[in-house]
Amino acid sequence: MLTKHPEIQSLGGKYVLVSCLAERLSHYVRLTEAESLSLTQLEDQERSVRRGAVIIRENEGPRELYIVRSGWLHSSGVLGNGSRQILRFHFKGDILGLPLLAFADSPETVTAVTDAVLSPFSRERLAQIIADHPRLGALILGLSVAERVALADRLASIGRTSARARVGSLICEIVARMRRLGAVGNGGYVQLPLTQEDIGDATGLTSVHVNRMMRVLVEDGIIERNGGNQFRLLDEKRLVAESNFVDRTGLETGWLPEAR
Amino acid sequence: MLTKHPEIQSLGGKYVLVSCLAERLSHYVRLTEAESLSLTQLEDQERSVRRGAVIIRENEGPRELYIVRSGWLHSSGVLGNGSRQILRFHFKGDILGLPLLAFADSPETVTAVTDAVLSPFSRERLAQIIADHPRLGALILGLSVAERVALADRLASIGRTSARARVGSLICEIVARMRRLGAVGNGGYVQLPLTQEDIGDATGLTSVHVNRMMRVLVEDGIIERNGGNQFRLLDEKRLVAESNFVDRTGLETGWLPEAR
DNA sequence: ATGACTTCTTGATTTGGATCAGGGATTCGC
DNA sequence: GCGAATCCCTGATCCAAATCAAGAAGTCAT
Repeated sequence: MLTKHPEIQSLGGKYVLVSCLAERLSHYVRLTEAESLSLTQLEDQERSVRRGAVIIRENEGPRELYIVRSGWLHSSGVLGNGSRQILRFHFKGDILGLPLLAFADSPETVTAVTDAVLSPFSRERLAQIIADHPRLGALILGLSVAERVALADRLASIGRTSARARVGSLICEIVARMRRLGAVGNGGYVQLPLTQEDIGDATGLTSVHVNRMMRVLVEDGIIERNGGNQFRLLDEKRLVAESNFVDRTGLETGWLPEAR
Repeated sequence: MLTKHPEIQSLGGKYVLVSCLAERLSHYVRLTEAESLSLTQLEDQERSVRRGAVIIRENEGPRELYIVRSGWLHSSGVLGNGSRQILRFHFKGDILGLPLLAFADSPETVTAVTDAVLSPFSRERLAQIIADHPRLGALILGLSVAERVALADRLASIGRTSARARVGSLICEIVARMRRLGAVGNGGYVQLPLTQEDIGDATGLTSVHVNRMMRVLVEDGIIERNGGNQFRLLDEKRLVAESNFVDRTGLETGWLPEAR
């Protein structure tokens, strides 16, 4: 099965299946072979979804989590008044459906922003990995905590900063995460497949006001837009400063238990 | 050492140290003796702190996490403009300092709202517990995910609802958590040692506006205030509905690995 | 008990962002 | 290649919550 998988790489003379999660984690720690293998098996399935598809639906009890192999997605919640809050964007190597580890019914809807490829897996397989490799369990705990902190950062941004700073910090966050994925093109252009309504739903603003904020950021020479849905962050220092953005794409691993 | 600890209980004929975290987790799963013992040892130290004390300071690299034994605390972040966002209130059985598992420097400040008693422990001891008892690791992952979801709920509340609903949902959350702790007195009175400025910093409002919202909630017969810092939720159904509050104090445990 | 802080409360005014409205540009499905 | 959606953009108006101001009540330290 391994050799038939579409994403095969030659590594150290052996053929291994590439796991997006393993790849991400290996930026932070050196995984053992056994750990790598377990993570790779977690991603032995693959499912393509179309732009706009709903992967996990609020208040339903899905049976699977997913690892993102490619594409953009977001988690959101819909309130009684019909408005939507986008909670988090998800990129390659992110885990979708973590709330399933705490609640039977999903508190969030996960939607594909672009066409995307996902690897579904069951909670039970994750439980097996945690049991077999406690260090991976601790790492996943770290990822979960990092997401908690990212939500806290956005909470502070929405609760206590201006519309301009909210849009600014979202832009900074996207650039920082794209950079870590190596997805910032030559010339610094970054793909941005979001509508202004998406950005508004993520920052607690209306699309009308997002439009105005984008315009002033362009006028002030902080960002540049490029017809197609791409943009370039011209004055990152200034935007980071005025938006109170803190890059937290790293992951502390000094405390982890020994690999088994 | 066990027998000298201030909080000793007779249980099944044996003397055991009471662990607040173990007590909390045992609401969700039946812990094995070995698991209980490990958690109890995690809380073998005790530190009293005064109202207003700062336990963990933003941007510093503390060495310890804490379990709350008693008292109210909160995590907050201070932005460049000097304003403060309270991210989360912490009660008995909560773990303080989880962000340390992902970042060397704390992204948050933890402050005691009331006098409090904490049990400090090191990341390494937590790592040991995860290695020895993967199921406890998975449970702590569940707690971390639950906190992530709670922050997402507040994010949606602040991003997409009115001032009245933001205050309302905070009240609902506090009542739900106090109830789970058995801290709702006879007659339904709940302690609320927060200033209106605290409530504002948690909901993204000014203290002036919090005051007005509290007044209309009282006028509408939804809550009742009682001179001292106590209140009673008279019409919970209505407040839950109008504030889009969802009680997520449960914890899904069906997926956990076997206890070892 | 006394003075110094906090905290609460309420009124008056201002303002940042929402809402309403409409035209233009793209993209998509057939 | 054409019609129909989306999505983007901008002006005019409105409103919810911020800000400013100031007095009352409560709490704390000595």
